[in-house]
Amino acid sequence: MPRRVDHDERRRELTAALLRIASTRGLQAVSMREVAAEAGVSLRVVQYYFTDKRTLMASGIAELAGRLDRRVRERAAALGTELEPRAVLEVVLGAILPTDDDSRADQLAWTAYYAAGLTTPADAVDGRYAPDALERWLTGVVARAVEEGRVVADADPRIEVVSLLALTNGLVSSVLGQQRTVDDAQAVVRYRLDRLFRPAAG
Amino acid sequence: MPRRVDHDERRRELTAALLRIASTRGLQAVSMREVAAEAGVSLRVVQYYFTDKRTLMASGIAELAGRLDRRVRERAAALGTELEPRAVLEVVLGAILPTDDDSRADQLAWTAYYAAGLTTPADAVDGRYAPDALERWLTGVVARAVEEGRVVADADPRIEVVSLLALTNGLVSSVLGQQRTVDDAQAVVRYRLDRLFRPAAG
DNA sequence: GATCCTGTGGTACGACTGTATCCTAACGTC
DNA sequence: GACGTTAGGATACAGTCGTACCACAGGATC
Repeated sequence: MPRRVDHDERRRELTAALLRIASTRGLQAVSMREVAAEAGVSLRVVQYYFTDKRTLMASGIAELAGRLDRRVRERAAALGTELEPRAVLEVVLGAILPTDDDSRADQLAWTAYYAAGLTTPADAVDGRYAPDALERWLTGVVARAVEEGRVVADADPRIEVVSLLALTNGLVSSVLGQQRTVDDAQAVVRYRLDRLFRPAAG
Repeated sequence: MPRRVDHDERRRELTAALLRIASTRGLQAVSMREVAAEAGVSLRVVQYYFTDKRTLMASGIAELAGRLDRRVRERAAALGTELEPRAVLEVVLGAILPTDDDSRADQLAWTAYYAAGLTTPADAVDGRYAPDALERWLTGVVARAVEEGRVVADADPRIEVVSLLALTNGLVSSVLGQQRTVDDAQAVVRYRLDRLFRPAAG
């Protein structure tokens, strides 16, 4: 059996199996044996490529952070270099919402990790989905819109962005909990953007 | 030993112990033995008052739902019968934010239960913190404010309330994750209310 | 061709889990 | 005072967990 093996590739497969379990049966159902079974390999293989369970779990959150970040970045890049500030916000916030099965699964796993990290700061969220970087970028976008008079003049760019991100976060929760559809959530985001982006008033 | 015992009282103590564990070490750390140890009783006692683990866990989420609901209701009642719509919103939304250690602990436990329920709908959130009832009530408050001209005329009461609740929910997450202080979160809520409640424009 | 390293199967160990069972001390009821 | 019920102590059992260890087959290297 022992061909020469691409370790990174193998780890990716195992991590994907882990995330599949986490998003369907929860982080609690993730054991080394379950990951092995989901990936169709023996327990020993999981042990071999991730010595610890801690290492395995860490790989899961890292992959997840990468995926979510990639989703936002790709959509942002897809809309060209210079688009209206409003379109930027709509696309970026829309990229956070769980619009298809894949992003829904990732958001479920993400939520599980986040909740676990709240009470077990050990394996807490590291990459953290770079909310600060995102927040700063969008704040710049809104600030520019204010200068150009496309937004109510007395709007505070930072707080507007913070509240938009928190709103989106809250909507993600309710969509995952099936108290709301994605379409409803998107409508709420658009409503907020409509009220923010108009030269006249607040 | 066997005095006649108040079962409800005993169950409350055990449930409190469960929630203490859940809010500090996570739902994963909740076992029958741990609850017994936290409450200072033997395993048998936990078995006696909650036959199942399912029953025990269900008691936790029920107590939690009651506490959160009570918090909102108490604060709402404390501000008299007829206060400004804006004050109602500020108080109610403020009651959701984790402002002291107790409410923070409860929100942590709540988040843990919520996340668990997303992937294990079996013991899902039942009472659900009655978000629909809250949503309807606040929508009525905002609708009244619109009629009285205290709010921008073209505001949609329902979507305004939905977005305020989702925003608050998102802020709770970020406060629990210590990416933001409670004061910051309250400031964001006040900012949003400031912009909603002014006769002039949106 | 001998040797070393890499990848994997199999299995075992101790800790912990939920649950079940047996036993008994103190009470209410008669 | 006898007796059934209540409240709980103690222990056992089967299962699962992370981890450790042994064995070994197949390439790479010399």
